[in-house]
Amino acid sequence: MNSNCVQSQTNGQKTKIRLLKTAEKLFASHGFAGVTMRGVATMAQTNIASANYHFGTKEAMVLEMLESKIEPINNKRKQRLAEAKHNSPNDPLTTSDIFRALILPVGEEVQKQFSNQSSIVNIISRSFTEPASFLEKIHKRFFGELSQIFIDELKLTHPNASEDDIYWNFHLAIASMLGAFAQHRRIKDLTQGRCNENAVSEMIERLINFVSSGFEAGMNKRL
Amino acid sequence: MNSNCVQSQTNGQKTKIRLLKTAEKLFASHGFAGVTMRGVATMAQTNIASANYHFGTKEAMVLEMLESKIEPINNKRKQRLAEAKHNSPNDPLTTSDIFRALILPVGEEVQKQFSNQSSIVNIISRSFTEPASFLEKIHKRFFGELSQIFIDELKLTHPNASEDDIYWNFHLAIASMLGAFAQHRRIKDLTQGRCNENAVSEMIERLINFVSSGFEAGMNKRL
DNA sequence: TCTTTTTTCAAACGATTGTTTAAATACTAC
DNA sequence: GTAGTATTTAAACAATCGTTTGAAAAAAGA
Repeated sequence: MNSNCVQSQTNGQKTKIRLLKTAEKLFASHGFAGVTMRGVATMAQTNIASANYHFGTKEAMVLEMLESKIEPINNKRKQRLAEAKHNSPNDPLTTSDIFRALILPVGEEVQKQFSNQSSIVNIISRSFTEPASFLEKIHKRFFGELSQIFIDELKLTHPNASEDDIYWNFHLAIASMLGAFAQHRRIKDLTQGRCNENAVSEMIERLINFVSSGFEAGMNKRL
Repeated sequence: MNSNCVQSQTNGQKTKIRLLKTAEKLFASHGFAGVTMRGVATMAQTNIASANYHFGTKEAMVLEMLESKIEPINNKRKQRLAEAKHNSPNDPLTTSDIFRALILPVGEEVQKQFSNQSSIVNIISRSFTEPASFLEKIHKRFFGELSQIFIDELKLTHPNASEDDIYWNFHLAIASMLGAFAQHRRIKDLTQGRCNENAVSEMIERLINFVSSGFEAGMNKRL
């Protein structure tokens, strides 16, 4: 075992990282069910028992992989929101500012790793199409706190809106974002990568505009 | 074999229907992977080989089940669109009219079978979260023609809009609809049916308003 | 009633799954 | 170098999967 602070960078760590990266690829392209311990171990050029040694179970492995991918994005989201508030300390943010802070960090990540099979978009959209039992763990772990921060900000921007309006339309905006990601993955799958990275940033910009407008149209409207 | 026209209503037909209804429940709550031939046969109180006798393969069984659920809704969608055109033969339809024709038939189906485990919302949302290979078959079979009809109608309503704007924002609207359905299923799963049927119709109305506004905001807008 | 077709059934096949075991190897600290 | 820990490995286990087989049972047609 390592003495106190420094990780003893043995070969085990490298193997663990290879396993996580492989799990990432497989999860992105085939979902939780498509991640098999044998498949991960083989693609990572190690043994199946080694994978179980490092993570204990398949679920623990996938959750650790998800955390490593989602946590940095959530940090960027909070950071971007804080920056926007800092830039206009007196006025409340626009609806578009808020959803831009929520959506753009994903877009940036997509740009980075475009045409990468383990695109974060694939991972996020896969995450929200898993069985409820698995999904509940993901949601509580990665999106509970974040949602509250953004809802609070939307309340400041729409002080006269009812709680119902805020919650319902935030819910619809999230659903649109996830739906757009999922559909984007679908189209990428079906076109076999014949769509380029410009299409991604265009999608992101259009998405921000779409959900911001949809959200505002849902405020204080008698249906 | 039956002589010519009348189906010989033997016990086999009843078994086939029981199998389809069971496949429906299982697919709605656990997706394609969650539908097992053994599970379907057992829940339908018959034998696994019987299921293979009636459908040949698992995929054929699920596709036949999907067709029986989706086709009536698509017919309602076309019918509602035609009615709207008939009611205002001179003016083009509003964006909201068009998306109402697309979304409301789903809502009506949800009302019918609320708190039913095999809710059509679950089925549709599951259908769009399956592996690409299976999904492509579904899409071509059930949504190719329908999409074109609605896109053509949106072009009439927005004669000055570019093809790009129409296609992108229709794509986002579809993604939002599917995302909202998928999230609705998720919430129903997580709350174990503690949300009522009023919430469904409210969601549908808010959704129509949300995507119509989002779509219109995306027309002729320089981003 | 007898023949023919349709339908059901128990049983097995071959493949794959997540997980465990126990021995072998690589690494670290003394 | 040696002791002790960390890691990797091949092999097996128990469970489940979709599909197939061949014979029994049910239904239909004559």
